[in-house]
Amino acid sequence: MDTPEKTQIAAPPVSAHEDSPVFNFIRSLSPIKPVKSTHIAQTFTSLPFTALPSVFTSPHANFHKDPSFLRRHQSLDPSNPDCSSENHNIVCRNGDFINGISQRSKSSDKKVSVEVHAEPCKEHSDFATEFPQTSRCGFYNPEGNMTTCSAGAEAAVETAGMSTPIIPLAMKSSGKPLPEGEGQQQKEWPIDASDLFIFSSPNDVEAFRELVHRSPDFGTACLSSLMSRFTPDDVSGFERSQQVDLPSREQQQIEPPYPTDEAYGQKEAIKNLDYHNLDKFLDKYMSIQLDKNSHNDAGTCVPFDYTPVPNFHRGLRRRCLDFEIAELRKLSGDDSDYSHIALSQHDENTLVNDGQLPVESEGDPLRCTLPGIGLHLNALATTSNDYQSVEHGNLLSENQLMNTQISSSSLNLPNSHQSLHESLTSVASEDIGSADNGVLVVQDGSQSCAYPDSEELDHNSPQKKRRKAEHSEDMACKRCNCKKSKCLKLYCECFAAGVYCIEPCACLDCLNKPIHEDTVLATRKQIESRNPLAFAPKVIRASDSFPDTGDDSNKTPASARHKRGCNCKKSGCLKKYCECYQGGVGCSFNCRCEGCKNSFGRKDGSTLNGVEAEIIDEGKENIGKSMGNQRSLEVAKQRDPIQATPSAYYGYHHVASLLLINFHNDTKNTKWSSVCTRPSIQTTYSAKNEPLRSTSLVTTSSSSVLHAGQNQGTHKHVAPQPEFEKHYDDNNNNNNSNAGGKMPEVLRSNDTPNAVIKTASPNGKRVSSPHSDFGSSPPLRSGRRLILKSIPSFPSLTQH
DNA sequence: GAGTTTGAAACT
DNA sequence: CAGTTTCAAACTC
Repeated sequence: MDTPEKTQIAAPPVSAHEDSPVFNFIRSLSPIKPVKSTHIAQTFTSLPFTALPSVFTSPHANFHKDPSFLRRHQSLDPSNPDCSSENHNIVCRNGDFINGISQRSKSSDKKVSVEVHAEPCKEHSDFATEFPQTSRCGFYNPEGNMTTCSAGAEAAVETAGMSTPIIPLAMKSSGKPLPEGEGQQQKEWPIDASDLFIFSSPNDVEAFRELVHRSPDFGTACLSSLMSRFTPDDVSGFERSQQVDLPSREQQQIEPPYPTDEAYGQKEAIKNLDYHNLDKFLDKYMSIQLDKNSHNDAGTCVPFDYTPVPNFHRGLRRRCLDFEIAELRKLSGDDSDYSHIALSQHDENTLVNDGQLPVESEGDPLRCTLPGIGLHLNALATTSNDYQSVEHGNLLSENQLMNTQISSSSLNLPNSHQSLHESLTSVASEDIGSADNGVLVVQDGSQSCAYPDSEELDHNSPQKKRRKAEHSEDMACKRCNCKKSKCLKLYCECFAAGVYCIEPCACLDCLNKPIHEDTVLATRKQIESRNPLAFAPKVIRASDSFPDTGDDSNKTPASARHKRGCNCKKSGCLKKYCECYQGGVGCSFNCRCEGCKNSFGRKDGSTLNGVEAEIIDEGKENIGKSMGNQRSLEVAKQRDPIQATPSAYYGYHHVASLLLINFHNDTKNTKWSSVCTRPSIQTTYSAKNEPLRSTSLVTTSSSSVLHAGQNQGTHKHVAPQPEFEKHYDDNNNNNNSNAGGKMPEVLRSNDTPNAVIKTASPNGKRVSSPHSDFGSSPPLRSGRRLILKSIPSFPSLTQH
């Protein structure tokens, strides 16, 4: 697509490496004009904004690298103390930064306090001022100015156990000139890759490596930075996906200037980088250079702007939290506190132009929403505790971080390319709820708000959109198709999710738009008056229901339940009609479902998760048919082809292992075994965006480990699939529990509390019910009570 | 793509 | 609170 801007980006390459597609793309995205403030220019030029890949994995990264971002900062009013170039580019000096992190670490609850502000706003007036709160990490440019990265990086760093919150990542400049296309602002171009990563100690090297692996976005950002400095040959080690479905930029709502087609393709390709070779890459380019990480002298900084927000692709991010934003704005009466929000309204053009953050104008102020906000509040099952240290606009960070962590867990997996990409692109969207301990909590899928990459792009019909969204890796905010409700009822998924309808929606007479903000808010209030929890997360975790034992073992997906429970009659809780199933959580005793076969856990407490239960049920249905391993596997594959693969299993197992760590740290009884089981299930989603059911492989893997210690320990949780079947059989045979399909339907459907007690069998193998999860204490309903208690009072509910 | 099924939301 | 209606998503063909 030819755009006028193309002429701007047609700068001829200066050197060989500048001929690389990456460079082309970089140039295409860098319509940077020389500005008066050389200071600013240098600051940005020192930043490898050329590193675009991270853009695709994180809005945080995006805006920093987007031309519009540059423009914005360049145009900032220097007179404004908060808007000074220095403030914008120099978030914090080393000491401040460290202090900020350390302070925050002290004051916040573990990892829950990751604060990710609405990113676009960071670009703006509050960019610098909020830093002390957000504890951004950053890198230093040659001037000693530190570029920022989101707190996610910090958290990731912390997670990685690095000795210092500042990632000793420094790009050493070789003094080579930048491509002309980069303009005058980028004076140097670090090509000397031999010491691109300079660390002060081996520990940091390892920590960094770990961080990269654990945090896909971080890795993406790093790769981005690296790739931007390498010739194609340098990058050749990285596999690139050859199957990139490239929606048009118009479809992505990317506004001009468009990158060149080539660059666009490159961008998409980068997005699909295979990270398998990351280690090699790091090995090659990481170096230890004492005193080198003293930032300032390290040369060009690495501008990676890590964020745990997984891949907020173009567009839809804006939808999330709209309502809250609006209310916040209204309620706060002080836009300064939400200047980013206000800015999104009044300065959307700038944001729109950020290329990667397509924001349509349409006169809808709030359509430009908060980058960095991935999940809607409603989808956040974070607890009040979680909110304590998380600002209103930062609610996603926790999830995102966890998402990142989890998804990063698959980085080393043999076939993790796709999974990685998925994790990068979908996690945010995938209803993965709060998890402050490395364990994900799947949130209500219906409320998920993600950032559909492709789904938003090229679909005309609602069905297509839906289908695309469903199958898209980065399933996201669902677009509604309301015809009669005007999108002002909970029927409307958008409205229910607390987001405005946007263009992709196929709704009619939609009033759920920013221009009808008052109506929306009024309606929302009305609904809330009827049911204060109407907009609360449908799927909530019960972590807060547990006494704080000091570990996070209770904060597992298994503890997540639908707040109200389902009422399924025919679907068996095995279809997305079921909100529990849709939310990726097991049914609880709040459910009134009949014939519950919820893959994520039946309300009767059966731990026959996912395929296990289905296999059993299918086996029952297939009278006379033997439930051989092959059959089981087929079923499993049919259910979830991805998961039914060894690699997927490995991924699950990997996650499960993490969970097991929590479990072992848990002083609670073995009932937690099931808790440790589900997470592995729910934290992963299939390509179809369906919550990955706990393939028995996974389920058994985690549980088997537990049981190995508790019981016979005969299970091979890493066993191949056939063994999983065996394991499954073993489980059923060895347990006199009411497990799953062996149990009469009547019993399985037992809706009484007794069922819980039953399931909490001595062998502890069938204890997946939420109540059992909650432990033995005042049992049964206590979990639910606490769940309700755990639901934070959303600002919109309590204010006014 | 149209029609059906399903269950939540809304209504009575 | 229960029953019914409405609604839109999920699903099927």
